[in-house]
Amino acid sequence: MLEEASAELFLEQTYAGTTILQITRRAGVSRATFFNYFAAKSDLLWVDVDAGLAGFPVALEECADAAGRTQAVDTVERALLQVCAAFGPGHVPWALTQYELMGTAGELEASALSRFMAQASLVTRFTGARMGPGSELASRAFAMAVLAAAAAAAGVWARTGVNRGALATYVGAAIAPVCAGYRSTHPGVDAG
Amino acid sequence: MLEEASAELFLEQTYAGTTILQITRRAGVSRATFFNYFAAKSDLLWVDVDAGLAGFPVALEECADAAGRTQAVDTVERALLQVCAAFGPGHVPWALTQYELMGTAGELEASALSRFMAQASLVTRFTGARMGPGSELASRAFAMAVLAAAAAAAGVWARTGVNRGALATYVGAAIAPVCAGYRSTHPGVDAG
DNA sequence: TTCTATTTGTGGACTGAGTCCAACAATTGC
DNA sequence: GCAATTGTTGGACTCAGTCCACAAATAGAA
Repeated sequence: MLEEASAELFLEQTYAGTTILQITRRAGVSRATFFNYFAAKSDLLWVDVDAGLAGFPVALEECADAAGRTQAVDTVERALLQVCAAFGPGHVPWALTQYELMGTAGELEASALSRFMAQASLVTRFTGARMGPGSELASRAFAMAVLAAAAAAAGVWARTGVNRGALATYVGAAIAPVCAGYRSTHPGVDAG
Repeated sequence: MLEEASAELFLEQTYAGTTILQITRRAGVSRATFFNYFAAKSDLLWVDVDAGLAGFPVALEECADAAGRTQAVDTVERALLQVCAAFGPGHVPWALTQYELMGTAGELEASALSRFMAQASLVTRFTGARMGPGSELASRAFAMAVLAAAAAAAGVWARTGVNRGALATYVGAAIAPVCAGYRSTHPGVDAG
């Protein structure tokens, strides 16, 4: 209910130009109610992304089971693409469009980084558990690098016009070199 | 002058627990004056980092000139390590310590991402100019991936105890696989 | 020295996000 | 019918960041 109101207002006035009060007024509720449904104004930008990201841990486990003796790097790569498959050319998340639209908007960047780091911790734990001890640096670096590449791809994808195609295509191309690099540098780790 | 006051207060109360008013009071100036010297409270966390980062464009050009016919990827790698050389085990920037200390602090994350993206744009332009047209995705993905790996390394470095050694060691290990991956996947681009 | 002009500091008012809380429906369960 | 839970509301509050008009202070020229 609040999502629809905010979507309208973001189109009319952009994210930064819209206040929580305006959103709640249009939705016919009070300002206080807003925070019963969203912890922050910026959460509105991420509903789609968060929904997709919610499937990432699951996809990670699935891919780990499915893949026989492939490396953890491959598992992450596959799980990432699986999550991206949910995003076709149609619905670009608000977060991406608004980011291109107004670059530096404080809250947007804060919310983006917090989500990024959450996923990074997930991947770090996953690969860290599958590489020996003393691999914190490699795990964390790989996690953040591969997710950054994916984020870069999402940005390019969003910037591209209507015929942008599927997100997974972009992400696949972007993360492949990163995965290749870590595969050859830290070889022979099973995912099972 | 404000830096010293803030450094004291951050130690006593952490970043999030310190208000601009407290900082300016201890420094003996008014709150309004604060914004004559810093655009945001979070800038205080980044003085060291920003100083180091200021040398990055320069290092990039230097490395591009020095290296004969190496790839743009190698140039970026070398320039990055050159910038990191400024950070020994002694002074860890506030941004890193406070990030470990209180994870998600809004302003901190926003300021971190804005800096990250600024450097990413820099690297994207650099490599993009040296790879043909139609390489936006690769350039951007490499830029963000290599910087994310470097950031991950900085985080691990900061988390490590007093005998952490030089930052460049960590960053070198973290970004090498990323560079290797992009070197082999997008070969043969000169840096000159 | 005296008169400007530019900088630098200051107070204060303002917006807007986010927090907290106490009061008040509305719903469910008995 | 009466609780207990849950959702909603208004309002007060803190703090970051913006804006502006005004008051030193300072520099440079006469």
